[in-house]
Amino acid sequence: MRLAELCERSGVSIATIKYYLREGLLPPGRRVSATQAEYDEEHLRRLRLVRALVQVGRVPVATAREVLAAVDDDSMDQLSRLGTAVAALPGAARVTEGDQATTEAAEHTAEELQTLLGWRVVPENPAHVSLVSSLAALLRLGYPCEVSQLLPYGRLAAELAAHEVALVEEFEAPTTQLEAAVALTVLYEPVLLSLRRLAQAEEASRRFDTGPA
Amino acid sequence: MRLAELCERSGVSIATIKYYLREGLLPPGRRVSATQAEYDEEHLRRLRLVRALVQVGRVPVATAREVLAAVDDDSMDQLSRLGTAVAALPGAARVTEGDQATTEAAEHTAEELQTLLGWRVVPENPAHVSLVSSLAALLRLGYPCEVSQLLPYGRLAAELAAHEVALVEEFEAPTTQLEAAVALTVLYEPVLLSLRRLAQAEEASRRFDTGPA
DNA sequence: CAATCATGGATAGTGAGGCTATCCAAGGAT
DNA sequence: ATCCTTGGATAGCCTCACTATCCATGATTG
Repeated sequence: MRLAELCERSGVSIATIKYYLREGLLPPGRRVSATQAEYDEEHLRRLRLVRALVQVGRVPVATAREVLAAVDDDSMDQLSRLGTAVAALPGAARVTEGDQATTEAAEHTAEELQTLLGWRVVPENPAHVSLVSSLAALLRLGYPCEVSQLLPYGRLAAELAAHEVALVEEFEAPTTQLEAAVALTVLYEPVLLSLRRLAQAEEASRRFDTGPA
Repeated sequence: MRLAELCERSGVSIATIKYYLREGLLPPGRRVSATQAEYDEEHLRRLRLVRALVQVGRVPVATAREVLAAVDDDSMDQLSRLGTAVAALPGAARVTEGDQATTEAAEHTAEELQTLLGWRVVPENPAHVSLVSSLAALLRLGYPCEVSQLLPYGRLAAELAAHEVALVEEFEAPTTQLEAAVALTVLYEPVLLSLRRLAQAEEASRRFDTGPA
């Protein structure tokens, strides 16, 4: 198919598709003449993935390029590619502001938590860094974030992860599997957060509406 | 304390504090002369909250202003203020792009899920909208998001919410309680997501490393 | 076969958002 | 009395995700 059709079927404007092509988020089409290129279903799928990452997952364009490069990198084995791809995904927080003491306390809490959960502690892991800076923010505000408070969250996370990894394993082709891992990691985040908000609203209205009555 | 001290104790630059004052995220200090104003611990606390919302929670400045205005609004009762404040918080997704059919299917899934969980369905709820658009993105990519898949997420969310609402109720002063609700809603998001990523990494490495061996 | 149109590629521009740098008048410190 | 600092106002900067315009060339059509 041509650019125009790719645009039509994906709902993404031609200008934006060109932008993604420039930025290397989308592989170039097969040149069919000096003025035309041919795109296939693979391009359409990739384009939709990019769109989901950027718009739903709020992944910066430059980051999405790294993630997809890792997914496509034939020189690595499956696990390395997966690790590289999700490591490139932006963590939820990215701040280093704040005093040393608070950060150290947060670091300690994070490590203790992971140890209790039986997880390996990998300080370079972006998710670990993000966890620490989030805990530091909570500490700085004086809100509780003790290990005992966090443990339930960790157990829930473990449940989710088991479920999701199993889901990803159902895909057969290696690249498809990696794409699924990336897509599900990113796209289930808003699902999870939305459900949490809905549950909070439900719980709050139950307690406040019928509670003190 | 003066602006300079507020800056020093919060780690936020004077220019940025002035910006927040301009934007109404921070109430003005008590004017002590034509050239000086006095800030107190309350300002410091509020500033840290703003910082957490903006930097960790990625809440846009304009949105943070609405949220805080709701928290401070004495003309509403507690539950209304809470509802207004969290409703103003940005949902995880905000896209309407895509075909009608997919969106309707997502809408249907979301409603069925909430009904099964015993939650009220409030279509205007930003979290509901966010849920629907996230599900639509998943559908468009051809990934599974059936109610049966989502139910476990919903139950986990309900657990989290119960835990968190109980936590918030421990705060006594109404405003403090609302601040806590906002802060915990926003700041636990990155914690939860980080833990999920860590759990995924753990689970993946377990399966791939020792699994096929 | 010629006139027109569409296509892909390159380049520059746009708008939002979150700061940040500069200026200025006036009060406080020495 | 002089110098320094403070708070307030204004305008500028930087990033990022697009978007609009040009242009040369090949496709299309009467």
